[in-house]
Formats: sequence, C-alpha cells, structure tokens
Amino acid sequence: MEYNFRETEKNWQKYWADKKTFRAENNSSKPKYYVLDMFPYPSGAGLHVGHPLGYIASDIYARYKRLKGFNVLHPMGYDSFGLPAEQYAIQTGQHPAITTDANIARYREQLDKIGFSFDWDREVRTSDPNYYRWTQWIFIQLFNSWYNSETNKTESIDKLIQKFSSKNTEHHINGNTKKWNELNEKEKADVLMDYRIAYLGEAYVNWCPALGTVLANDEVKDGVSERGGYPVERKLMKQWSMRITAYADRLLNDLEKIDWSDSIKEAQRNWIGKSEGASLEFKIQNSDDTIEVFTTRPDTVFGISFLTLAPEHELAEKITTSEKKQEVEAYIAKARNRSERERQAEVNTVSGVFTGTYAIHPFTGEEIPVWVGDYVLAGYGTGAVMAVPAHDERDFRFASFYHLPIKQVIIPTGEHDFSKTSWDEKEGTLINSSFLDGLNVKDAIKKCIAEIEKRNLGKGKINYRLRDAVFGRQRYWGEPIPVYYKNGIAHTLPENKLPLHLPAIDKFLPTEEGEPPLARSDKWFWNEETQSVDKTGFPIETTTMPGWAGSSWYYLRYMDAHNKKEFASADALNYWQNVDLYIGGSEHATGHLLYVRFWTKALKDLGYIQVEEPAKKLINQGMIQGVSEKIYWQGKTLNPKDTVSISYHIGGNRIYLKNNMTIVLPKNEACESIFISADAIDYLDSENLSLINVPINLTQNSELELNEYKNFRNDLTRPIFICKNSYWFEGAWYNFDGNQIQVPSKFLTKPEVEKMSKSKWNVVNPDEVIEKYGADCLRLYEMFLGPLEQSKPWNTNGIAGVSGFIRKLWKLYHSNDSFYVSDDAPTQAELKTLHKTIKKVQEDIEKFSFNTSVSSFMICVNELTDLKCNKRAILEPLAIILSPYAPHIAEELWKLCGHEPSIAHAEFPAYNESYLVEDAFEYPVSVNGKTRFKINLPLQISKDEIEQRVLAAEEMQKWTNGSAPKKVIVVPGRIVNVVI
RNA sequence: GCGCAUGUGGCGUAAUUGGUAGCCGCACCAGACUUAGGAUCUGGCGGGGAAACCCGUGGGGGUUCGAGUCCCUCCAUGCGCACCA
Repeated sequence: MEYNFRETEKNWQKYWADKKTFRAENNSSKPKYYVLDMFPYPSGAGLHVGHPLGYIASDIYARYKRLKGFNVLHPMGYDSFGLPAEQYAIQTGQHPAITTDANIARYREQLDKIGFSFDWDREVRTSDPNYYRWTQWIFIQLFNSWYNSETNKTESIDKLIQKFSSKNTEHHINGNTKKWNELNEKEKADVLMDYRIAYLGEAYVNWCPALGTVLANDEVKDGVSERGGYPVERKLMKQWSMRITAYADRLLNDLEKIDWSDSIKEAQRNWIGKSEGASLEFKIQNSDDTIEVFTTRPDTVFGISFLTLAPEHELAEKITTSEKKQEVEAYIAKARNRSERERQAEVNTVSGVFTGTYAIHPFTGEEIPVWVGDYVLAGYGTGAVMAVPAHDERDFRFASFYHLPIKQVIIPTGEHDFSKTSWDEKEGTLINSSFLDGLNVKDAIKKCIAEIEKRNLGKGKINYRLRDAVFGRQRYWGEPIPVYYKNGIAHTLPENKLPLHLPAIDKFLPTEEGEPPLARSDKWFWNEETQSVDKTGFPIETTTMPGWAGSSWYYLRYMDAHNKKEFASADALNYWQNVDLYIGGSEHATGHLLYVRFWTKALKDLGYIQVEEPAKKLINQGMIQGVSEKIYWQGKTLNPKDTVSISYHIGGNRIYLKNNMTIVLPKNEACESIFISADAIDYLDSENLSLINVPINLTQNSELELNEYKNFRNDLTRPIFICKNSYWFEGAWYNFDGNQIQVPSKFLTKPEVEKMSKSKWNVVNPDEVIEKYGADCLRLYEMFLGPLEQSKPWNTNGIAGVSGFIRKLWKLYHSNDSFYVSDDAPTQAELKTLHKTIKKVQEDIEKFSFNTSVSSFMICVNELTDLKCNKRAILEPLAIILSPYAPHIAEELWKLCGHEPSIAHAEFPAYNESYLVEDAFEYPVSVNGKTRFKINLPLQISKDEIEQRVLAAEEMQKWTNGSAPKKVIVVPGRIVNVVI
C-alpha cells in the first residue's frame, strides 16, 4: 500500500483544527515556551517557498518543545495595515479592507496546507479595530509620558507637570524666558510637547511625493522609498514622532543581554551610532549669537581653520554679511531643493560658500571664518562642525578645494604626507596645541574636555546617529491617531472611547488641498459633548500610524488575544513574559526590531509589563533565492538571403556557424529566432547571444521541454533550437545535414541563482510542491536545503531524495502492503541506530541545525531498512522524533501503531548512551600526518598496547622500514599518528 | 570607505569542534527489472595516474605529530550602513 499523503495530510490537518491540538493554555503547571514568527504582511502575491522557511523551523522547534513537556505558545497573525493594499485601492477604488481580507484568506489557505502547529485561536490582525484599539491606547500612554533622564525611565507626564509647577521652572517661549506658573494653557502644552514620548514636532522628514507621505529613516534605502522605489526629499514638517532617541543608550547596552545574531546586533549598534565627544560654543564676531558644534575630536581644537554650518542651520542666513547674502541664499536654496538621492550621489563633490562672518576661537581668540557646506548634515549633532582639515578627511577635502589653511596638531605614528591627505587616526602626539602639547590623542581628548568644562565653553557630550521616528503617515490604511485639536492644543481621546475607527471616505487620495485622505471624511471631528466622532466639534488628526505601530507590540497581544478590557491581562503577561525564540528575516534589523524593543522598554517603565526585551533569542533565517533557467537566444528574424554576422549566416537553406560548421534546414524556408543549447554556445559568437528567462516549470534538470516552450511562446514562429549534434525545428528533430532523426537531443538551459520573482519566471509556490510531494516532504526539504541562517537557492529537483525517504519510511512499517510491526525484542544494531539518531536529532534541534537532522533521519531509515527492522520498540520512538519535522506521516504511523492521537502528546524518547558504546574501533593510522591504513583494535586496550599493535602491523613495515619511529601519538578512540 | 557574513566535488551540503575531508541527497555513469517510465532496485562517482602513489577545503605564509577547523596576510562574493564631525 503506497502512502497516500494527500488524504492523510488533509485528515490530520482537519483533526488538529477540530481538536484544537495546539491550543496554548494561559494557566498550566508545565513550563512555558513562546515561539514566535515574524508577522507576515499579507501581500497579493501569496507565499512562495522562501516564506515558510522560518515558519517550518519554528514549528519544528515548537513541536519539539511540546514533546519535551512544555506549554508552548506558537501563534500567527497578520500585519495587515500597509501601503500595497492602499496603492491597490487607489488604482481600483476597492476598499483596502476587502483586498486585505482576500489576501489573508489566501495566506491562511497556504499556511494550513503546510501543517503548522499554530494556535489559531489567538490570531491577530493589526487592521482589526479590536486590535488597533490597543495600539491607539498605547499611543495615548506614550503621549502621556516623558523620559526622565535622571531615573532613566519613562514616567507619567503628570510627574513632570508637578515638578514644573512646584519648582516654578523657567522655560523659553518664543525667545522669552517665562516661569511655568505664568504660562498660559497653550504655552504649557507646547513646553510639554518637547518632553512627550509620542509628540508633535517640527523636523526634517523624508517626504515621498509619489506615495504622498513621509517615511521613517528605515523605510528609505539609497535615497528612495523601500516600497516602490520612489524618490524621497527632505522636508521640514510638523509630524507625530516617537522619542526613540531617549532610549538610545538602553537600546544599545541591552543588546548584550539578548541572544541575537551578531549581524543584527551590529546593525542596531550602527543605526544607534553612539559617539562620545564634546560640544563647544563659538561666539560670533559682532553678534550675540553663538554656534554650538559637536566634535568627537576635542583634542584637535587648536587645528581648527574654519567652521561649517549645514545649509539648513538656523543661523546660516542670519549671520551672513550683506555682501554675501545673495550668494549664501542661492546656495542654501539649491541645497534644499536637491533630493536625498542627488545629495548622496554627490558625496565626493565639494561645495560650500563663505558667509563673510567670523567666529572666535574659544581658546586662542583667533578669527575663524564661518562657511556653509552641504557636507554637514542638519540632522546630526548641532548641524555645525569645527573643521580641522589636517585631521579630518572631509574637512581636508573642503579646505583643499577652497584653499583654506590646514594646521597640523598631531604628529602621526607613521609616515604621513599632509599635502595629500589628513591624518584621521586617533593616534599620535599633540603639537601646536598649547596645554595639550606632548599628550597622546586619548589623553588629550580627556584633558581638553576637562578644560572646556572648566572654562565653561561647552561640555562632554554623547551623540547618537539615531533619530526620532516619524510616526504620522499621510495615508488612509493605518491606525487613526487618537488625537483631536482644541484651540490648537492636541488632546487624546478618552481611553474608553477607543477604538477610533477609520472613517469611510470616497477616494483613497489626498484632498485637493493636499491634506491626508482622512480629511476627506466630513465626519472627522470630536464632539466633546456627545463624546463621539461627529460632523462637528474639534478636528481629529488626519495622519495615520505607520506600518510598524501594530507590529511593535503584537507579541504581547498573542498572550491574551481576545481581552476586551486590557491589551493583555497581567496574569497572561506575567505567565508568558516574553518571546523565547523569535524567527524572522534580517530585513527588519533596524526597523521593527528596534521599535519593538523601544515600546517594550516604555511599557515596562510604565509598569504594564515585566520584561525589558521582547525576545530572548532571535534567529534570522536566510533568504531563499530562486534558480532561474535561461536560454541563449539570437532573436533577429533571419531570411534565407540574410548574411547576419561574421560568425554565422543563413544562405540558401543553410545556417553557417563558427568554424565552418553548417546546419542544413529541412526545407528552403525562413526560420526566426535561433535558440542554442547551453552546451553548444561556442557555435556562435557570444555577442550575438542574449540570455532570456524561461518558466522553470517548462524545464527538468536544466533541460527545456521544447514543445511546451513553443506553445508558451505563441509569439514565436518557426524558431530553431540547436543542440550539440542535432536541432529541433517545427516539432521534429534533424541532424545538421538536414535529415530527420528519431532520437531527440537535450536542449540545455543555463541555471542562474536570482531573487525569486514573477518577472524571472522562477517562483515556486508551496502549494504546487505540496500537491506533488506533500507537506511533510516540503517541510523536510526546506530544512534539508542547508543551515537555516544561510541564504540558499531553491531547486525543486533535489526534492526527489526527500520524497524517496518518506516512501522508504512508510515501508518500514509495512509488510506485504499492509501495516505490520513486530513486538519482538530489537537487536543491538537496531537499538544502536535508533539511539544514535535520537541523540543526534535532539542535539541538532537544540542548536537549530535542522538540515543535519534530516540527514540523520535518512541514515537511520537506510540502516533500519538494511537491517529489515520492523520492531515496534524501534519504530514507535522513531515516529515521535520525526513528528516535529514530518507531523502528518508521524501521526498516521502513530495511529497505525495503535496509539490514541495525537503524537503531539507523546514524550520525546530519551537516548540511552549504553546502546552507543562500541567495544572496538577501526583506527586510522597516519604516517607523518597522512592516513595510510586502518587497523581494528579493541577500545579497552591501553595506549601502549595500541602503539605496539600498530607498529607491529604488516602495513606499517613499509613505512618504518624496520627502524624505530621518532614519535607515536595515540589518541584512544580517535587516531594513531606515527612520525618517522 | 566602515561593519557583518560566507568561500569545501558539476550542485545543495556534512565533518564528533584540532584527529580518516566529502556524510546525506541531487545530477551524472553503468547494470537489473520491465505493460520503455520523469518508476523501483544494485553498483560507481573530487582531480591526475595503468598502478604504486601524488594533488586537493579561495590564494600565500605560520603554529602543530596532525589544520576545512587556530593565528597572520591577501583575494572574491553577498548583505547592511555610509559626508554621522
């Protein structure tokens, strides 16, 4: 009886769903284990085989942990707000909720077929009002909080208000200094806005005109939007933002506490970009204004030859002299109008302009020219730098270009030519630097900061590259921000009136005035009297939250997904704590994974949760690439009269190729499009050939199905396919003399590893694989491909090996086509095979080495087949250890063995070391490190005896030639090495 | 430019963590069976050589009785960040 995977898999999937086999309990005496996959965004394209890779790995781990006696939480849901659904809505007018639901249904269908052990009762969707109600609630908590840098904690804004009011603190309002108690309501609100974690602030943001919205830094790659690749500009805008910068130090330091991959940690460190240095104030000549700079090299302060301001710097225009005004303004305007991308492309082009103004060197009193240059970034530090061309590459370039002085203040540790480059190393001895002379760089930095502070010129300072995260999006399909504006002051909605539902609108486009889509709603006001959203009242915020809002806390909602009173109950939060194992792609390194850590810290400070970090361990699965199949093509239409190129031409009914080769066509007819097999490309000059992708399902082991390809390419008329020794033309095979032949040849394609994408015709869908080979086979093969964390190409060709393994496994439990296991006692050899496998598989799972355990299963089944093993005592434990990987067939075999389902409730068998003990070992014997022969020796004998028996061995004589060896190394149970 | 990975047969990979390089598969080759098939089974399969042997884990050097594994150096590929003061 052949294994019917289609029926069996469907049955068990239904069983698991019906019996809720994988439901996690919030109250359990078992230890908890939380396995989480990164949220998928349900795109219209559905899943390809790369997507489930991480899900399969986490599912194996979750199932393994259950067998090991853990109460496992393994949920799944959807990050269902997002740009693509909205772009689609703009094109078609269909509400994004409809497309999103359809996409989710398709995802679910695909996921279900793979046999995951998700607890679907806990499914969440970020676009569900029951979910985003709590996203809005968290926003309100963050709005009502500030970061107390003294306690290093997020605290209630009320505490800050109390502090201001009790101390009657001074505040700067529009250039005036006022006491807190003298401020009016609006002024107080403005002051507080500078402290709130969720705040409305003016800042340069990434504006993407094509998408009509602002983007966070991590959503911009190479100056264009990550989604869609549209140009991005810098724009000064008032925006809702999240004060993630307050958490920079904690986000950085706590990386040491979590078991995440080095590459992710490193990416986060770079993104946070901590640098230590000093801020220093420069007085401006004949002015009350001062310029504050940030530098990591205060030691080079005596090497300053000019200051440079970013074009956006608030003083840039103000301090410019009247003679220079026109020039500077023109420069600033030009710099401002360039897109991020243009600016990045011109990284090596120097440009700047002198303001005509001088600053005073705080130590020497020298006059220092102040320049404006776009190599200085407005968003970093103070937007102004002290330029030390001798010791900073960028300043050097600028100074060289504009012939500004270059003052050396450090003696380099090696040879260095200051006329060519700067010496940027933090090494050397200070010169020409007054009180710093003679010090090395490190000491000079310390001493100089001390001096700066002593003289009150500035102070030691730490700066971060990390920017606050822009939180508002000028888009429709996101969580509405629960804020309304009363007399210009932002107020949050009452918590008990959440959720603030997305309003219905006529079009998913900005208004004619350029307001976000939500402004299209005529019912988007907060009526304080009726406490409801209404046609009149105070205007409600019209931007929506970004995609990362919902995903910044979803791991918490899974703990208590249906709670109507809280985002999750204290009990549930306390029981599940945080994620034990998180698996997902590395593309979220600086986006989601930083934001979720930030929200976790904020919620912890506010006392809502117990944990400081969302996930203890994180694994990034590698990307699965596609294997494209390409064919060589010479696409020009060729008539019998054409003489096309030097390497070949068609004349009469012949095609002339390189090296005097001739192909005779069957009739005196035109052919169009010459295709040439990958093993025959040297028949043509390469410049005549181009590679085109062919659908991979029309190939088998890099051989193209010619008839099918021709049908697929109905645009082709009379193509000729040239193979090594024959050709295919109009459905028949011919030799090069033009005689029809019966034996077909292989037309080979050229495989190439590329990203999986529709346009490359190389997408493999899990559904197709499952239809043909089954879900267990897909799961095993995905794991078998290679280490989880490595990127690797998917090639369906290899799946036959895994498919054969499943058949072989099934046969072990069958005799004469019917199920049969014997109750006889197993042999030593059988026990050894089983226990060796249990040990290996357990060790492999625990170190997430899933590919090697699949190999072990294959070895195990091969050995048991050779042993003709049909013992229950062997085959039952085998089914259990295999069940995390291939759950369907394992359940079926478990049932056939006479057990009550489900195998998920079984216990992972313990391996018994005593079965693995050997009494003899075949020693490899090396002579001078090279293996020469093998000798079988008992393991009990002593090192001396091993040495004697090896030296006495017949094969040894050839090498020793009778003389005594210099040295003999014996590693018992491993190796013997004889040094001659 | 900086950072992080990764380099092993035709391909995906493995190697008890310093101890027999190539396990397990794919592909390929040969054979068996046969209602010719993209099924199953058996055997072979890093390169060179008739063989003895020699060469071989990106290149070069080193440590060691012994290196895919450790150290130095160079090269290549992939990813991330990038005028961050």
